[in-house]
Amino acid sequence: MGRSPCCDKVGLKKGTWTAEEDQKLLTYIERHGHGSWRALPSKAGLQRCGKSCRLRWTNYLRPDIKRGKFSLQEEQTIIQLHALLGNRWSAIAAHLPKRTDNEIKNYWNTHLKKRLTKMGIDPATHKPKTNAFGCSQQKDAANLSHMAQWESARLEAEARLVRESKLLSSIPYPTKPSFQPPCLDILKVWQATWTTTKNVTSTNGFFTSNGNLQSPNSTLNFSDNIMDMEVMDNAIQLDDNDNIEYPNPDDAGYIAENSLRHQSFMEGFASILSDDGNNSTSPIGPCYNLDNSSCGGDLEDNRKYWNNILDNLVTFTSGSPIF
DNA sequence: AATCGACACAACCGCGTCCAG
DNA sequence: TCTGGACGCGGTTGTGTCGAT
Repeated sequence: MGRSPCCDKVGLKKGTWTAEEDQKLLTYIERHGHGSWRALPSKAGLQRCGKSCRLRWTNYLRPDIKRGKFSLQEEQTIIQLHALLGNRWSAIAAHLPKRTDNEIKNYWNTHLKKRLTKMGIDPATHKPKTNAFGCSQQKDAANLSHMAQWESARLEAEARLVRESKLLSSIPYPTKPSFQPPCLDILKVWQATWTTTKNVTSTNGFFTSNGNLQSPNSTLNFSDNIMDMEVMDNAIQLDDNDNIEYPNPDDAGYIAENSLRHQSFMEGFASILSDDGNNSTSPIGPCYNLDNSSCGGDLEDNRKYWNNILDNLVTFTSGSPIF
């Protein structure tokens, strides 16, 4: 489309960055923020195109990057997310703090893909290559498929919210606050609920941009295959202090039918799994810490309660029973 | 010690999207 | 509404490293 590739300009350096170039870029951004990437190289005294500078910063020099070996937990997360999201590396990276999309993509291509292949799993579909599914695998695949729909919708919503908060992006790096959009983190819910060894309590991810649960009057407009996110009569209500009042477990079906498309429901759903032990509005009690120490409530009751709701959610979203 | 091939990862390229003018 | 600049994303390539011969 007639775009002039910035790196074709004569005199601009390409290839591996030197330590001196790194230092120049780092120093400039620490002092001034990156501002316009296109304008940065000349200001910072670099013979590079802006794109090369941006890549070097985001993939290597940024101080909030964790480098080195991926942990087992990270590997599992990548595999699960890849099953959900495919090659959407930036979306996957959003779930792995301090890891870049490029690093994850490389790790997938050089390690995980091969490992899955060796195990007889098609890395593209995450299905066994040879024989047909067993029953439980079929369930998992169905779950993943549905969760993928939810995750896609959530990503759309997050992307929109990020766009709306673009103002923040021009703030120079040292003073930039960490912005997190409202998170309907299906993956964490899915992991926490289906995990068989332990009821995982997440330490972050379930909050809105202002740190509070969203008002039930808000609307999310997801597109295409996800139905219009019109606010419905909620099964989950807010009390006088805007705390969520959790419903009777017997009402799971009703909840699923009436509230699954509601943001505050999903956030409430998520928040109970990440409860810090002080949520007096939970009917069962809060969840468990990562070390499995109790914060109150009963593990099995909790799991049954939310599994029941999830069963109904999945059944409802698919239009046909799965379990 | 030299060469070669496999591997890992950094960096580049081209396209799509967003948005200001 | 249209246009072009800026940026982000995912695929691909380039380059350095390491082990085998």
